[in-house]
Amino acid sequence: MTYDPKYENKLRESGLRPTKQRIKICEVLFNSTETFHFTIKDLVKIIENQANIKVSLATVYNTVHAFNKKGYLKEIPINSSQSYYDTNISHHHHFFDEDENKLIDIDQNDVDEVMIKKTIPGKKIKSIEVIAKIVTDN
Amino acid sequence: MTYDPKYENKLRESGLRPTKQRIKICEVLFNSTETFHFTIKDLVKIIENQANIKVSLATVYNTVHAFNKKGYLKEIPINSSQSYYDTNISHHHHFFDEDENKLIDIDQNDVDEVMIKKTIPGKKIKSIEVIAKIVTDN
DNA sequence: TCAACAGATTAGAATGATTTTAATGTATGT
DNA sequence: ACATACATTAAAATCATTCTAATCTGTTGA
Ligand SMILES: [Mn+2]
Ligand SMILES: [Mn+2]
Ligand SMILES: [Zn+2]
Ligand SMILES: [Zn+2]
Repeated sequence: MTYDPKYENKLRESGLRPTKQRIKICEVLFNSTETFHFTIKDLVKIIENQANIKVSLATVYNTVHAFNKKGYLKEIPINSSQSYYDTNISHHHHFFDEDENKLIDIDQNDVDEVMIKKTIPGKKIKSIEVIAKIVTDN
Repeated sequence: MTYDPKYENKLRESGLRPTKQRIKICEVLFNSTETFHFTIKDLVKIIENQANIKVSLATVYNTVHAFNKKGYLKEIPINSSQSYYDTNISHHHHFFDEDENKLIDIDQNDVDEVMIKKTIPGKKIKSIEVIAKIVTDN
């Protein structure tokens, strides 16, 4: 079976074989010119709405985790009962709207680069995330 | 019944009556000169080790949530199966050691103040958190 | 002082996201 | 086409957190 090589590559590089379920997930995640933020529940809902095929929760979790590990998706650190993921893997930061429970991108240019003077012996920095919580102003 | 007024005040200001369970929680959280990071499970374990009294999980959750809401504790945003809290409520940031699953304080002086140029109409910034994930360097 | 009651405690049940299981199905190299 | 490693799935398990509802206690005002 042969699939859109763009998706097949992403899957193989993530250590996964291309299957129709995974290709469907790729179509939802990587088709659009717009990036977006989502939870697993969001993603399942989108797939259900578009799809002629059914994808089990387990497969959605497995695939998202593999993409996150490979770096094709980013998990955004918020305290929430669910994990939030981002299809925008460029270096950028976030507002988290606590009224709407929604992430909003902050372009890298809109935040001065975060410089941390402290270091921990034997450890290296893997990522730096800035989360600014926002609420209705009144 | 009368209790250490330091703890009684914190409790009343958080909208809670002083009870022996809650005072015990206060002793663990606020007695030490050192601040620390903890999960609910950590806190329950510390209480069990020190205490002559038993405190139910429900009471621990309720009390921690009230202190967090009032600002006597801070919840630290990490993606983890459990919530992390901080008894250090001064403005500061964190390393998260992914090998040890441990938070490490970064003094405010060790990070340039984060300035965000972007604004969202009708919304105000409630907090800004910087999380730097660290891993063993080799 | 003390009864009345609002609020607190608790064990255990419920919830809900995530992970695991194990039976069945499929992609891939030969 | 075959063998095999990997994938899919429904359902169960896990586990942090929240809820419930029965019982208890701090507080207050008569
Ligand atoms: Mn995860
Ligand atoms: Mn919480
Ligand atoms: Zn984003
Ligand atoms: Zn801290």
